Amino acid sequence: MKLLPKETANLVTQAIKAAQSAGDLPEFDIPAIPITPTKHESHGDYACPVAMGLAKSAKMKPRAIAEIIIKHLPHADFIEKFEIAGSGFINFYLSSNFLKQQVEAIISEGENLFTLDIGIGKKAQVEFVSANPTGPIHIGRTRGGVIGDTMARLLEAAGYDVQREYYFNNAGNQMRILGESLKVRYLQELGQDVELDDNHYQGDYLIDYAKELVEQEKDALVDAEWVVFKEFVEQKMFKWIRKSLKAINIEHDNFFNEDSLFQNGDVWETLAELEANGYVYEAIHWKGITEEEKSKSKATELAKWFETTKFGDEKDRVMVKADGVPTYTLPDIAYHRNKVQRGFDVMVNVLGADHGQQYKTVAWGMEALGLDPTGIHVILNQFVRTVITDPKTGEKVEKKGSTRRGEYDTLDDLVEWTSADAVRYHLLAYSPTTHITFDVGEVIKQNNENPVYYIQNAHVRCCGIFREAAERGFTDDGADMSLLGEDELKFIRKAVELGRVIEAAVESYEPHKIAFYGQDLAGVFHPIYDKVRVLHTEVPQDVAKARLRFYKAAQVVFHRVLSLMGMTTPERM
RNA sequence: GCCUCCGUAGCUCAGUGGAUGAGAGCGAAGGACUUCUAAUCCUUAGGCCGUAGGUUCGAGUCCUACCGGGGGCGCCA
Repeated sequence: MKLLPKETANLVTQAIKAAQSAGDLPEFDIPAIPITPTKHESHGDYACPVAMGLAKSAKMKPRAIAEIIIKHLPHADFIEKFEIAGSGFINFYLSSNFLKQQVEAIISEGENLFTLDIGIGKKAQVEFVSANPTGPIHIGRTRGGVIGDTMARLLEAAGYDVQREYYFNNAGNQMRILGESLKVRYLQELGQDVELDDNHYQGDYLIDYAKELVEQEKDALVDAEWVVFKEFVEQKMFKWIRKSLKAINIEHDNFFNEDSLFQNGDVWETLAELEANGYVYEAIHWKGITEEEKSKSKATELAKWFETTKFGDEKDRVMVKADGVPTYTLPDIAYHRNKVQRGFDVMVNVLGADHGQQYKTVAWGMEALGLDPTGIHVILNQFVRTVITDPKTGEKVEKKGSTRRGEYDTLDDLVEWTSADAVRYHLLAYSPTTHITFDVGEVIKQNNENPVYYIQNAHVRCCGIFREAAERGFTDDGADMSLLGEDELKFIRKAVELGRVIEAAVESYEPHKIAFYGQDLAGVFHPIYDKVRVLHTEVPQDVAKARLRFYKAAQVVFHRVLSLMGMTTPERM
């Protein structure tokens, strides 16, 4: 289906070119043509303010330019009329016939409605969640998960071949601590008098795993190294994380093990390349350190530094610690090097706000390696603040780090208390840059106060009509779309915006746009549903057939939108 | 102190440099079910878009400064 704003912009471009070659407009470089949906019906469907922008370079009045443009506008089947308004806007009105034809077009595209061609033949990758496998998935990570998965769905809709990847941080210090923590729990299960220290993971889930281990191995592991426990708990975590994510309809195609970068030597190759390119030096302190900082520093041995100050960083960053173990930055750079080498056209990286500095360092790493980082796009999503409204005072009480008390803090809990759809919707419906306040009380509401069900209910209502029609043996055979009225056209106008929404969401890496579109679309639908009845005695048969066909198209649109959000499409509430 | 994100209705949030009516949901006040299920619809009230300057035909949107809040500034990940 057509992307109407883009098509309209093309018309204007053609008109300007024609006007120039006819000598009606002076020569100038034609800018990108802005086309905006209008806010008021009296301004038509789309508005083009380009004449105002051209006033200077053409040395003419905006309205005069607009006059000339519309004189040269080529004919298009989707435009019924256009006119000049205000200080020089060109307003376009969509053709009713065209809109009516879209009903069939929508139905025939079905589940692929508005699949675009901008990504055809291109590979995209979305890396998201990538939480350390050291505990359950937390609500903050879930936000990244929902954003990432929805982004992947939108990229697919844009035509890309998409891979969803999870960077599994199964190397490094934290995993060792996790293994050690499990060992302590294991020994405790065997009755030994040992305690966790403050650095250890305190979560109860380790007690359960320890019990399992005792059952399986008895006391055979008493003298085993932490690695043995790490391997065991890692497998458990892997399964747990996948299960938690699957509950909200998120499945990764690939789990990339950080471990593998050490095993295949990529980490050291990366370091060697950075060294060869002259970005690494060995020193106790970084080059630009002040005497004051040096006196505070405890470092006494040589480490390897990545000279990020060459890229404008405030200080250099350690790549390899004095003990010979890399910081996590080096494998992270190696990972992205690997990613780029895998040949993706687009790589989206969904990260929490706490990784703001880290991704800069990685980007500099790509530059230092001489790799092209232009395909990499980072979505930095801000934190989620969880609150719960006190029913007595109405005050919002902040919930902080109460994993141990365990209410709503993990993804598993959230899903249990609400629903997968509610979790997905509520974490998607914010711009990634917004610091959201997540009111648990609002999300768990299963009633009409919860906007989650507003969109789904539109789909349900369509299904209800078809159910009833089927019972009565009524079909849309031979439906005549010319019988549709203004109300139905209003909905179709909104429906054909979907393509532009997908395009905008993909281009700006803002998947929340689809959630707001869904709300808008349902907001147009419901009043129409109330007015435009199908199976009523006073509705003539031929009109009823046309309307039934119309609701078929509406169902297709809602199905598509809900699928893009990773939500279910219920047929009954 | 530096970097970064955010200040829009009572609350939670949208808002491509465009039209002298800045939107949605929730909350508040009032109304509509003998109907294809009302998880719906229709009214009403509610705003110096943090503050002050600047850029231009035009600013909630871009720039600067300030104020307020989140996050980051480890030889942790």
